[in-house]
Amino acid sequence: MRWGKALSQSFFNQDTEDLAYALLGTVLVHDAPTGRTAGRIVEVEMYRGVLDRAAHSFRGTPTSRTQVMFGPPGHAYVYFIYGMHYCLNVVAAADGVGEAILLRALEPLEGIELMARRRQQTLSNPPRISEVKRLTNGPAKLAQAMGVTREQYGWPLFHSPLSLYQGKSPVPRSSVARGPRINVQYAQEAAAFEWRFWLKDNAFVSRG
DNA sequence: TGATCGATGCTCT
DNA sequence: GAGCATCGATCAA
Repeated sequence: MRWGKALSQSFFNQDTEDLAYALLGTVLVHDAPTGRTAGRIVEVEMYRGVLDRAAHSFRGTPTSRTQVMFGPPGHAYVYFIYGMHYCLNVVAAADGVGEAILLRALEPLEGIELMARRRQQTLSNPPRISEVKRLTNGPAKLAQAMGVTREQYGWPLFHSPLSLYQGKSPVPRSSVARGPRINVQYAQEAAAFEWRFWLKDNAFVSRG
């Protein structure tokens, strides 16, 4: 199955908030040895640099963990959290600027059985919507379902096997909702920034 | 349906 | 040594 044109490197070279909107509705595809999985992005959060206390790049200088976040846009920033989970970000902003967009939820499109296997879930036949949404309605869930781990750290998302496609039709801003990011209460003033974006009334978001 | 809590180990101070 | 861009189980209602 095809999900529109592959996004080119130049697609990622735009303002981080514009990129956050633009990523909604695009399709993440991973061609792994075990098979293809694909999902439409329905929820994201953006993390900016020195003005954003919630960002891993807040200190302004790269570390071994965050170096790819300070690199050129369009690459995968994968980090390990809470001792057991991976999360996948799309690096944003120009080379040298540490910004990124966290993928928080997908609508599974292809490889749903493989996603369920990776998530150690069983599906009814046919699968129920509640079973499908719980495969990818959270940042660590979607990383696990898509087979994303530390191995994909730094991967350019404009090349297979892990890449982004345009999707069927662009998402108008009128169908996007925004609000504060999840689980960044520690971030003082940045906790209130409305930097989470999701598709209104979409069943696959982590929180409506 | 929502609140609470434990698991688990890396990252940075 | 402290804290974390989470998840799933459990319990209350």
